[in-house]
Amino acid sequence: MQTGVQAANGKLTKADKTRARLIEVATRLFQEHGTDHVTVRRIAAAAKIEAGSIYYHFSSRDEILRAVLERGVGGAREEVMAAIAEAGADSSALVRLRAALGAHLKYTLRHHFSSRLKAIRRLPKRLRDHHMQQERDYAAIFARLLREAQREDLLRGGFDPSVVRMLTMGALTWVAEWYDPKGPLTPDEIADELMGVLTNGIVKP
Amino acid sequence: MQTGVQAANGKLTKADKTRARLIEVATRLFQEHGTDHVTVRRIAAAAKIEAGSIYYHFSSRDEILRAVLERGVGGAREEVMAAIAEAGADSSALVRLRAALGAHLKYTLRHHFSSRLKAIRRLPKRLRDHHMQQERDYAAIFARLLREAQREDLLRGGFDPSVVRMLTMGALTWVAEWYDPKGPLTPDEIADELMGVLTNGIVKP
DNA sequence: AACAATAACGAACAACTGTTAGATTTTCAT
DNA sequence: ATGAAAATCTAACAGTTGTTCGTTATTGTT
Repeated sequence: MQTGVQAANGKLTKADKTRARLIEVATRLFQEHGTDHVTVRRIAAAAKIEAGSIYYHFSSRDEILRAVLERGVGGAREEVMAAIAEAGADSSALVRLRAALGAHLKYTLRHHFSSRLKAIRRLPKRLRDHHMQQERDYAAIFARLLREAQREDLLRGGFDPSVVRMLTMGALTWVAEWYDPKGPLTPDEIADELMGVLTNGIVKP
Repeated sequence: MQTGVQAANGKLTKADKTRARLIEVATRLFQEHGTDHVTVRRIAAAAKIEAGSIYYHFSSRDEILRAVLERGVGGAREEVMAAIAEAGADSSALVRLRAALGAHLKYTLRHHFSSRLKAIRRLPKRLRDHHMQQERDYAAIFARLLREAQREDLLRGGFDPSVVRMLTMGALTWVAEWYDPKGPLTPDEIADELMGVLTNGIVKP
């Protein structure tokens, strides 16, 4: 196995490219068929190499899954943080929340990265701990935005912020289960709807 | 294999009891470890019979899964409908919606029946079609409540009801992923929070 | 008590799994 | 062009899976 860190000279080695391709197709296959129904042989076939060759790049099947999860959560986190930053530190916490929701949806829907991969309870224990921590960190972004909205005195009282946060994350996560890329809805429109519910509810005042 | 319809005389045959026991333990195991990580041998062991004996009651492993899904969605549907009926046909559609949310959460959390079992896209195609129809029927209950609320002129405009419905179902479904039965929250309290968000949002007027 | 129907056993199966290791090819600096 | 290093191939392995089937035990009716 090799480390995935590219050679010191700027060049991308052949192994770097193969490794990246493996992660790419594995992500798609995991999402499409569920982590358990994807064998190393299928990943290999999709990446146009033989099954045994995978073990030159990854020490085990679990390592592939770990790499996929790492890149997935990490990538989403980066884009969400970028969107928040772009909204501007001086903007309302609600504007930043809307930006975060949109970025999250755009990333997860674009990268086929969603609930399917997040059924973390069934991961091997070693992976699970690390991934759950990553997941908690990610959720903390949204928790922080809610707290800031509260501090800016934008929120009404009488609700449990942590429960609302988890309900929101659930709604968000589940989108990948019903979203149809060929349908009329854009990720941003879904984010608008969700933000609308959070802002006003759906009931007449 | 046998049909599961109990003998004409009121008696429950031994096979009826075994079959029921198999479905029961399979439901728990599927939920606990994920559908894919549960082998027929584990189900058999949990039901205190041998693996081969399962095929006297079910023609295949998929048939067990089908039975579990059938009873799960069917059971939830029954309890939700009952809760709506109990709320009274003359009550506000919002009151009935609140009752439906509570019943759904109580059932799914009590019966360990949740998203884990609902990763329907990865089901064998034959099962998937039937189960997706059942799922659509179930979602239609909530769609109907929203429509009735609209007819009763309780809802503000400016949102897409079908998107809001799916976001709500997502929040609902995902609860089973984070809910801790030993924690302080009751299913009813979660339903209250969700209903609160739907009603008023979380932002100051 | 005897007998047929019912229910469960238990050993075997073929297919598929992740993984290994030695042989083979490709890559690239010299 | 040559040789070493890097990358891939190929065949095999041990274990697990769903399933089958002939045998055995249990049940309920006469």
